[in-house]
Amino acid sequence: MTFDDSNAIGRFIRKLDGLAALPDRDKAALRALPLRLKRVPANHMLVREGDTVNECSILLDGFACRHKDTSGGHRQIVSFHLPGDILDLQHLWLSRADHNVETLTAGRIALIATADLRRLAEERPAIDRAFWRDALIDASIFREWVLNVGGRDGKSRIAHMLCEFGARWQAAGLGSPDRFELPMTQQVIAEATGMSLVHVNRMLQELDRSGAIVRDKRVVEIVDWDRMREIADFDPAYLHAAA
Amino acid sequence: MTFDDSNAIGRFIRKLDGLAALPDRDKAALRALPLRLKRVPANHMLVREGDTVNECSILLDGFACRHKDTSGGHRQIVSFHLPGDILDLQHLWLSRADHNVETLTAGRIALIATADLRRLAEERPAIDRAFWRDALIDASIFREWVLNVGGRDGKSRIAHMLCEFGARWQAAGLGSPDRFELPMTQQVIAEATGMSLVHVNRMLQELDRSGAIVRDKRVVEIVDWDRMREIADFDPAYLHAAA
DNA sequence: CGTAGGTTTGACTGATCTCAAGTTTGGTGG
DNA sequence: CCACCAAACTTGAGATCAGTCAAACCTACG
Repeated sequence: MTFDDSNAIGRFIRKLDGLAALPDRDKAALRALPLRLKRVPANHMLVREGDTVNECSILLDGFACRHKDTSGGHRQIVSFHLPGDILDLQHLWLSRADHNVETLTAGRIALIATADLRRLAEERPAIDRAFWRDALIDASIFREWVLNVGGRDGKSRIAHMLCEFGARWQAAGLGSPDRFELPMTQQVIAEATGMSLVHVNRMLQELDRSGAIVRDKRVVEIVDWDRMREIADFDPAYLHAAA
Repeated sequence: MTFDDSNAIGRFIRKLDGLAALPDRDKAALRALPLRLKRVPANHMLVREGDTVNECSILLDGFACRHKDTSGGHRQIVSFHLPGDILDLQHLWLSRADHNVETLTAGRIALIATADLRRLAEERPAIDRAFWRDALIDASIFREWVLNVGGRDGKSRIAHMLCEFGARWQAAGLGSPDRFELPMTQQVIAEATGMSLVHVNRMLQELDRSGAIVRDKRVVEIVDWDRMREIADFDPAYLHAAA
């Protein structure tokens, strides 16, 4: 496993710092954590529902999602993740995985023993606070997704997903929220919004035709945020300014 | 505010104890917490989206839910709560409410300052652990709800909701999971499952006719758990044996 | 330049919604 | 104890959003 990891977890630390203003010694302690670095290919399962997990994964590069499946074969994505995100903080205190974690693209992850993270949080209040905030914001996003799939129509659902992605794209330091590349197929969008692939395709075209977005391959440009916010019923408050 | 509160928070402490095996001195510390007790009527808003909240509410008696609304007027319930549940642990670290908390029935709640809870968690590892587990299980339930509203058909959705309610009814010490009274109208079930009232009514009748459940007013008896589990695609693992 | 994966289109189907009208239930005052 | 009222529940019929099936079309890449 050789690649440039001189500052591999920099984005992660920046994110925690944004959540709870870490003192320099806390950042140093994070950098000093023993971690296993891994390159992972696209569409690679990192955690499987039912696994016993004693490490948390941090996404250094690339994109990932978490999903659950019904016995009938419907796959529901419950969250997307961008570089810097902790993929499974829940394993800090719950060792049995209740859902799957999978990469969307090739990337790099860092694995840290939950015992190490717990000790760190115990000793360093700012880190504890950052972990708490991260977990609670995670939950807030799930609530918004329940509303999204339960209460919005197809066009609105997809628009909402795009707005969230743009907002988090920016929060993760990847660039402007107005223009980003979706690291996923339309099938994946369908799995995240609880819609069929065909309908996703048609609703994307409608958003395009309505002038709210312009698509070029998988690059999405939100050309009219006001209209987009209205179509999507998007209010970023649920991201608590830090997701 | 006068009512028998000699052991009002007993159920809450029992729940935390189940999550993290509290030493007696931790239980005593919980009992010693300064708290505001309140009687609340049915359909009473405890927290409104956007509020700044510096207390956490514990549901002592009665039932409650949390919900969000779209600008189009669709109300989506994102969770139900039974006696002993913390209604808004997220306010421990996020003071801005991102959703509403409302009672379903008349009941009693205890309000505890988040500062007090944070101090307690800092000093007492078992309590910290219990809070963490509670928050993480809360999130796990949200994920299952995303799957439920995003990936299951009407009949299955309602069946799943009933299975979860039965399981938590038992976990809360209210009785057998086979027979319970739903403290809500069919309209409320519709808001939780993202369905129309009319369709909820029809799907309940189908569950009844199929022999999985028997209804009498709002009392539901699950007479065939095997069939119900199959219809609902219900696997209680996501409750982490403690919700 | 062939192939596989991804996207787009068309036609048909169906689950679920909406609207609207009953019917039953539970609570309240006489 | 009964009459009444509002809320909750049930039923029917028609409309529609979204799903399924099937085929065609891109486009990246070996």
